[in-house]
Amino acid sequence: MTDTAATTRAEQKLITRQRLLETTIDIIADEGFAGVTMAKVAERAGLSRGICNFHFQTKEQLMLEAFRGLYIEHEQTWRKILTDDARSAAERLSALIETLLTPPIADHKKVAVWLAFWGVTPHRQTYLNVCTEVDCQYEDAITELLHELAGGQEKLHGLPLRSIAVSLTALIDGTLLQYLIAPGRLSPNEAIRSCLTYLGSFFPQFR
Amino acid sequence: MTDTAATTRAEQKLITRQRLLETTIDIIADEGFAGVTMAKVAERAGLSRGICNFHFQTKEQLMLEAFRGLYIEHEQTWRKILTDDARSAAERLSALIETLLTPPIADHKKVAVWLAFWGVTPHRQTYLNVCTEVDCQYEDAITELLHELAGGQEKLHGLPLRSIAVSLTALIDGTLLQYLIAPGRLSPNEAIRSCLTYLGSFFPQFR
DNA sequence: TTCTTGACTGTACGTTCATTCAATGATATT
DNA sequence: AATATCATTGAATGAACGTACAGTCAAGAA
Repeated sequence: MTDTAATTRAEQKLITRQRLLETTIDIIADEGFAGVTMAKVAERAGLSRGICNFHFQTKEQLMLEAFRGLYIEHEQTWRKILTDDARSAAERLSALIETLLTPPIADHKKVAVWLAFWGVTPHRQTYLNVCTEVDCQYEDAITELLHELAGGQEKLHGLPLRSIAVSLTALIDGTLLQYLIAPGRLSPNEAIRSCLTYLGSFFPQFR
Repeated sequence: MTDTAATTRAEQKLITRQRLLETTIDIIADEGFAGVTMAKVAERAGLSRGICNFHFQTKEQLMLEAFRGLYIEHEQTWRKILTDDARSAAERLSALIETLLTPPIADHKKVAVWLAFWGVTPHRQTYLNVCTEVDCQYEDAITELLHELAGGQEKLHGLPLRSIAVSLTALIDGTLLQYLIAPGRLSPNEAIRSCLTYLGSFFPQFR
């Protein structure tokens, strides 16, 4: 089962491992968190039953790694946008909002996977740790942009810039949640406009 | 086991049924969605193993009824606030936001239960139906208030009032989500102020 | 008081699932 | 070419769970 001419065993192992993680996400997307079975992951990956326990000691480990992978992928997305030197701070924020609220990021299946994990997060400290780790950096990055926009002000409308950043995150994540549990009642364009209006109440640049 | 002097069998049955539903919610709050077991619900309710299948044909039924109960309880909360004739439209909206974003509504366990159900919703049409049923009325009620505030305008900042209502819901629900997955990084007071600022960008009454 | 109904009990069954482990065969090393 | 290493296999194991059902006992009717 050689993919191409040259794949060493170590490489092949990593490939298999990665494949199992992706398959796990696929199953969550299709059938939800409870649909994940070690055997099902292996079968859908085209491998044998025991393979999951070989690469990941426990199911818990497999799920956790899959969750972490999701965050890492997401981190690459926002980091790319927020550090784009060709754009102004305001442009970067707008681009971020637009990207996060339209496909392929705001895809039904993808958001369903996030939601499935979030639903479990309050009861597993390990999951919460993953969230905290990445989200803090995310908020740092946004807060820094807000600083550039605020022109020296530490607070706006009595709110610290960091709180505005968290609230913006809440609005974006909440919108994705609405996409799922209230499908079709808010279009991406409207959602984006709404977010920008929110920012506009703090920063005139967005009016 | 007579609660008071007079409980007929029919009443007792309803009490037991209700007790099972509440116990189900308690277990979700403590251990998450996956922690729910028919036997565990019965035991924690102080009843025997088979009782859940007696009152609810399947586990699915039990969970669905528990979810519906959650929405009904929630509906009573917002309806009480939104139809308070003693207050103006703006005051009602403020009161709603304040109520939803502070304890006892914005309680860690309660929100965790909502999130647990939402996490499953995209994969179960029956759950989604429950959401849609109540949420539409919720949005209707808020949209109507916004109409009163808008003074005849159908759109503000290019957004239909209904979309503003959905976005406000997104902001509130997203904030609750942040309470869980980013604990302590946004205080209730800041969250409320943030929501009011958002409304202020559409309606000067809130500035 | 006697009979009947039905809420509730608790055992038993069949299924599903995570995990283990001895066997296998491909790859790397000598 | 022979051997050692190691990723992978797939059957086996045991635990956990939902559901079914025959039995129990007290409440209400006659």
